[in-house]
Amino acid sequence: MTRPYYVTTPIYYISGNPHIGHAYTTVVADVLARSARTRGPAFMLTGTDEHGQKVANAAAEHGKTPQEWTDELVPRWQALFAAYHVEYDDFIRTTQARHETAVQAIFERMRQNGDVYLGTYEGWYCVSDETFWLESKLAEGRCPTCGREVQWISEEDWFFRLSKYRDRLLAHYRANPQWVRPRSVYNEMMAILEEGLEDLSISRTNLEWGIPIPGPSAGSGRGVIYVWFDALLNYVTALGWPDGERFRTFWPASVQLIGKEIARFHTLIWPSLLWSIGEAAPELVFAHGWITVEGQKIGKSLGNAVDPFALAERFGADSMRYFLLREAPFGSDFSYSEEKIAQRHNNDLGNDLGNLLRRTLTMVQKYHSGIVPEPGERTSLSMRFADPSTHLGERVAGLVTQLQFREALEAIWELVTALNRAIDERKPWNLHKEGRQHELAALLYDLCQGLRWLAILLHPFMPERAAEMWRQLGARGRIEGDWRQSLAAWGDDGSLPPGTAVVPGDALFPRIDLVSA
RNA sequence: GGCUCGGUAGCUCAGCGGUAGAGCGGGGGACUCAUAAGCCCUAGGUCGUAGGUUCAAAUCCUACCCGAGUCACCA
Repeated sequence: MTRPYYVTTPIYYISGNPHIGHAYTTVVADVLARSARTRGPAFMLTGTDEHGQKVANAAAEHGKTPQEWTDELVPRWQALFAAYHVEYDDFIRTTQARHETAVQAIFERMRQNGDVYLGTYEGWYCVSDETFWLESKLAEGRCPTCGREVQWISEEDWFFRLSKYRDRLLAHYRANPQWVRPRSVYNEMMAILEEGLEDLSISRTNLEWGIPIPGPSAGSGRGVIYVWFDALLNYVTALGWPDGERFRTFWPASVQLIGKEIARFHTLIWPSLLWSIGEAAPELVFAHGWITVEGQKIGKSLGNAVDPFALAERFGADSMRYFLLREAPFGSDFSYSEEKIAQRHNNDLGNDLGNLLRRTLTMVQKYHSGIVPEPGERTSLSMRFADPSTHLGERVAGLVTQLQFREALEAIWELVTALNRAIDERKPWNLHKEGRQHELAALLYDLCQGLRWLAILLHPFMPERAAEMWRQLGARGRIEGDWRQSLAAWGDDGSLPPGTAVVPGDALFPRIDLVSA
């Protein structure tokens, strides 16, 4: 029994429509969760971050209230995740009562333990950009980005005593050098820590769209809770903090996925907030890279944003999932293009995998009446991947746990290649002509079982296509059953016994021709 | 400017003290069960530049060049 596994995505800030980057992070979380579910209890959380100035502005531009606006957008995000075959366990919205109530309770608790206090926030403020600037950042006394005059603002706000946690953070970082990955982000955060931390203002008096400051605070200290304070807490409010059963089961999180641009919030502020309410920091925060288009960051302003629904429609959701996880080492930026997606789809999925399934099933039909034969002697082919010391299932599970998706898929492809190679070396068409039925049957059995393994191994990555493989093989039972158990023996779990009738179907990954498409 | 991470075959990258590797692309070959797929053979690259340490350096040190990121209470 493994420890319950909890994986989160950032909650997405819905000032507009989702793009491929949002699908990316969420798919990664889904792969982790699906893989973990084969080993024990697992929980995947995603959701939307709906408060703050930008949402209020965007809603106003569309002539709607913020609530109307977010209610309209949230289904698009949920539709995106569905389109990418993501099965989350919960979807939290920061406008939900369960979240707002818990955030207020946390705020109140911190006010009582002294970590939240009323202070004065002062600084140079650019009204146009709605941004505070440090004196040192000003350009000749004017806003460095828009060049307009700035004004000195002074307001009473609630502050979180972040500075108090600096030493504990330093100690935590030193004791757990792997808790923030990749290493470059860890280093950045250590550098910030060594410079020191200032307390954080966590309320906004000039904004209405947010969670109200709780308590009898008429006069000073009114307003709403700063959106980041609110947003970070979703990871525990969704589980029913402080005493929900899910919270007790799944916290602390196993992996929290973030984009590297929000690392500061998740690796400095977030653990401090947790410690303030007596909870543990997450085990791992992993900051991944950007998806770029020929090196250019994706953004609406650059005009290179691509509709993620269109991509899933065109290439298939599972092919997109494969591409996103296979193309680059997880963590680093990677460049995306339709040519690259098509290449992965055609070469890896169509030629190597899809064609392997088809040629195998065709031979089972032609040479064995479409019936899975009896196994022969345990061959080196079948045993090679089941050997306990190099067990492919264990290797893949280990790599996925380490978020090395590309390496995991490469390992799986060793089996794809081995099966293709076995066909070419053993030449079943010759065995058939020469009437060597036993050899032929043994080979066909190994191929079918190898494909069954592939379906199981690939299921977390490509759930729908893997299920289709499973179906065409005629396999019984649930493909998403316990991974380790399914793979423990080469074909001994009964899901594909000799005598099974295979069910060849359409090509798994039909070739996509970009030019004439 | 400070700091961080990179600069290895056309492309994407692995290697991180001991005679330069993988995948893709490109070139050649034998086959036919298959989505003109698969299989086999083939790449000879000053490992950013210049020094240094070492019996020995992509692999350690120094300087420099180039690229990216970060040093902001937008999320």
